[in-house]
Amino acid sequence: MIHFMDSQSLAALFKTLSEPVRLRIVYLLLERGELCVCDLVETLQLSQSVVSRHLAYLRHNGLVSNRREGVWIYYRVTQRCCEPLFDYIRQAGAANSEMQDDLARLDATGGQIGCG
Amino acid sequence: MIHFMDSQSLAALFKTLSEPVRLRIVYLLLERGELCVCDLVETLQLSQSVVSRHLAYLRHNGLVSNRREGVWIYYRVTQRCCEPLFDYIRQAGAANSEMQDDLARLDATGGQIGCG
DNA sequence: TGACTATATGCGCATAAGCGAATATGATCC
DNA sequence: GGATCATATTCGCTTATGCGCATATAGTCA
Repeated sequence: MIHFMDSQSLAALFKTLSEPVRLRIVYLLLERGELCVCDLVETLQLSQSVVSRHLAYLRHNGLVSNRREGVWIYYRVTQRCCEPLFDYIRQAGAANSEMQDDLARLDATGGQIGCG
Repeated sequence: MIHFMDSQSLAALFKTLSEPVRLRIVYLLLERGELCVCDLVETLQLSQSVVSRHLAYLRHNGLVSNRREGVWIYYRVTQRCCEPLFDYIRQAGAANSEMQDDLARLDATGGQIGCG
């Protein structure tokens, strides 16, 4: 558990999770571990610009980190960041048809090298 | 655990918790059970209009409910709403000096009938 | 180096959110 | 009923947020 010195910081964490696209991204990363941007663009069926900006938001707020591998940049959820919240999102996601659809779409098309 | 049919609903829950004043209100209600609006106004040292508006926001999103008792309206956290999140807020609040200050201010002045 | 792919970011716009001040509602008490 | 107290809501304003589009950056491969 991160220690939040003021309510502002804790609120910022919730705000980071308060956007549907960011939530879907976090859920996919929680369930599948590590994904590159183009996997997310294809799975979420959103523009590259939207996905990239939300990833930047998550990154700036410490929820995800990334590593480059050649042309691709892989994102993952930052560990020891806010596990109880992540457990909650996992449970909510399991009962969430939209997030399950995302998972299915990812599994159907994901993992193939070369996204475009 | 509430079942969220889409990521929008889950995001709305986080958005409700993404505002510092609303978080402070929720924390106080979690720790002290039931408070009237004027207790909150005094404790948070904010205008009545701001507090009332945030309470309405929390109420419309199902996180709190209220009951009238004479002139006063008492708010409490809605049970069986999102307990794991509430546990998380309680833990975060215990390490949060601002929220602890709120608790102390409430305990120092609260409970007295007649707020103005 | 140049073409190509993957990703990030700047800009302008539309909408949402939060605030202060004022006003409305609703209960109590005389 | 009229005055008063507690609370809710409306209005106008300012700022924040998210998006599409275009462009920038960075790695790869020929």
